[in-house]
Amino acid sequence: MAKPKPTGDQTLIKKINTAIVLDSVMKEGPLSRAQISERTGLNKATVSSLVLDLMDAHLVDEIGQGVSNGGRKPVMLLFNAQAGHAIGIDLGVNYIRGVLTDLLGNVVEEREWTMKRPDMASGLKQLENCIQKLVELEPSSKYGIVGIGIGVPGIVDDKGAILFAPNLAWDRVELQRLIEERFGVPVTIDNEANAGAQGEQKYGAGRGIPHQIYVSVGIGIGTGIILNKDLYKGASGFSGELGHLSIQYDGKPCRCGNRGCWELYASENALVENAEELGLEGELDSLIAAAEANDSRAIELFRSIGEYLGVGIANIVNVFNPDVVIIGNRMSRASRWLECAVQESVDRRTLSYHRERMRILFAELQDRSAVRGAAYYAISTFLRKVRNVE
Amino acid sequence: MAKPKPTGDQTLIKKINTAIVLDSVMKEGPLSRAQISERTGLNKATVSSLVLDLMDAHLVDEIGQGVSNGGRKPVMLLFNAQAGHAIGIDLGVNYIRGVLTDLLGNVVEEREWTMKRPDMASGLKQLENCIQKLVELEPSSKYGIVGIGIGVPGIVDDKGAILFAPNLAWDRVELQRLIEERFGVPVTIDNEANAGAQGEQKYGAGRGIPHQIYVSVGIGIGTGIILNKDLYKGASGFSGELGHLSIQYDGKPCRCGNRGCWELYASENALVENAEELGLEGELDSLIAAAEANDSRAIELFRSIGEYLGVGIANIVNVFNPDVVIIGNRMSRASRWLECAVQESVDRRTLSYHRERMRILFAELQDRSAVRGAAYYAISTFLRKVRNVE
DNA sequence: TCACTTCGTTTAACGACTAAACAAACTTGA
DNA sequence: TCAAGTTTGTTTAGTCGTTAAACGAAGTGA
Repeated sequence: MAKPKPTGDQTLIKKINTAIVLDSVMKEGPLSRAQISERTGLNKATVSSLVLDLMDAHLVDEIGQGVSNGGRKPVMLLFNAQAGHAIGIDLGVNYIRGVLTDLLGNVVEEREWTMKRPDMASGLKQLENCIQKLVELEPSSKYGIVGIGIGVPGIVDDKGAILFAPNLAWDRVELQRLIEERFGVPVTIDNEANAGAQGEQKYGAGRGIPHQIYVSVGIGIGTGIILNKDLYKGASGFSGELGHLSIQYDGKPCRCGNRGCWELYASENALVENAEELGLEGELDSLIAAAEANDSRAIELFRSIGEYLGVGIANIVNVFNPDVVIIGNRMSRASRWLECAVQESVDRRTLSYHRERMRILFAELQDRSAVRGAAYYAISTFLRKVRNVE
Repeated sequence: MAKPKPTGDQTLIKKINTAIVLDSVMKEGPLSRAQISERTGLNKATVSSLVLDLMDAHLVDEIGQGVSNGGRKPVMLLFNAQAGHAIGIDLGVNYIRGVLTDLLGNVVEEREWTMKRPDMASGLKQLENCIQKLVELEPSSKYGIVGIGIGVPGIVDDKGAILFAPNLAWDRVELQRLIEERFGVPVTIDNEANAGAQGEQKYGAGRGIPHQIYVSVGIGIGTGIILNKDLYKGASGFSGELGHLSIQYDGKPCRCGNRGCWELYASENALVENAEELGLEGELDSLIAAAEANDSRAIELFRSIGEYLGVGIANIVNVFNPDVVIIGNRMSRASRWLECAVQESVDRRTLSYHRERMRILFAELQDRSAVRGAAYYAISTFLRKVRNVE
């Protein structure tokens, strides 16, 4: 690697245009060559040539004739979503959820397992078994399993090793390398919140929205930051520790070293603690049930958590000026009881300029944001490779 | 504009390569064609051809022969920094500072005026006069004044209009349009903190550092966020209102609607207020003088402000995981009295992963960060245009 | 049936890049 | 001083990807 070569050459332009053509077929369903040419601005001849390459790579198929617009019938082209499959895994603290998707991210198979034993050795073994199950479920296809994406509850470095996972007790595991060696396909590891953000950005509430902050409210609070449709990672690859944004400089001490961290006030943990102080059953689902049954203490409790959620979200809004903030993970189940309080709290605390455009949403994919996002990592890695090599 | 045309074509590659060549000449001083070819990986023939175009555009000059490396002497090429000049303006609350720079951003002339009357009509008139002065100072050159950049103390929209400038009382001024019409060159308006961030990124403490947060601590606190070497602007173009990050959710109410905003605790205003409560003279410079004279009350005051500065910076670090945080604007004059307290406070409050790489710096350009950055806006707009059209 | 569309391929040409050859200019050592 | 070897930058020939235009195939509609 004597030469990093950040050069601009000519095959680059073919890559760019191939990507443009593929994208338009993927996003706008069946299209004819003529339509692609018109939409992209590329010449008909160019489109024909690029489509030929894509058909050779089995990424695009002719699916027959379309209806005539007063002339020769067009030949419709469709993205071959079944040319391969991706595996997405959401590695939870006490569960493993997995999906098998096609290349468009549509779920083909879905499974969930409870994590039997939390220690690293058996956890890792179980994870491999789960992935193996999904691999066996794959209908045969041109490319087979194109990759595996895994969302984990902790901090991950740029080599796909888990650096720190407080609730999982898996320290310093080179997860990417291990899984890659075991299955022989590209593996991407990222933190659960980033995966969730990707999931919502591609398949959920944030589709097509450029600036979006995904707030994963579970036991703690994690966040995935999407700017200009791209996941933002900081200098060292671990940004977005918004759960440790301090909302009270002299507040409760947090194990992270800071004081008054947001997640101490607005996470599921905080909810449960407060509930127990009130003598309520300390379980998210039972609290939701209580609220449904009109228990005013439970309702008030959610209000208060919503209020604190809003405090942090207001900070996020002032910092990032995003298009949307998406609240996801377990706590989003209580959206009905949180929504108003969050919105009011944010409204009270943000500059009107920001407020005008910004919207607060709850995750559309519910507890599937992270698995879907994880699968997307695998898909996008594969497509990037196919486009650039072939 | 029926066609947005996000296409990938062939002239694009020439643009890319021209930019590569120009950049290497700009950054690595005098270079021969052969050297450029070697460094960029472009073919010698390609370099020759691109250099010819750049010489036609007067952006690059041959400055004579270099020393031989055992063969024919190379012809050295130099970026023609004097082909044009840029004007940068820092529009303060009670001053106007202006610079005239060459195309490398070197200051050729510098002037400062006090703002005579704060109202909009006379302020605008004075601003125009100041710019006119700088225009007249320009040594004649091929392109003349290539553009004007202005940093303003307020929120600016994407059309260069001042939306809100609490300390200036210039509401809803279409500054860009006005100045463009008056001087007939491209004008860029941005907020003072963004301009300062650019200045430090290009010419100051942040040179070449990808992820950098510039914290402008003056009367209030503003911030400029540079991610991947690019200024980040949010969905509506005004992000970075980190001054209104709440560090105490039930703290003092702020005029922005939020409570406990950072700038209420860590700005020059906060300093002055606290000083007055202590019976000290409420002026930044006199407080610095007092500290120099070993006045323990003043020293303790700076410590306390530094501590609060650190609280906000810790939040920033947890959110963005930047390479550096740069403290700029007026308060950076007191760096000696702030440094330790800030660093300690940040150390106590950030995750060790973040802390490892991150450094806290004070603005190298001191109170010139914003003017220099403003001039850079003009330069970069010009170069972008020249590269893409010619 | 005829005039007119529309689709997708073929053809010819262009523009940008590269490798290789080359001439000019220079160094070095005998 | 001269021959051999280097280095620089241009010239030449060729490649690759794109485009405009022409064209044949396939349809519509009156």
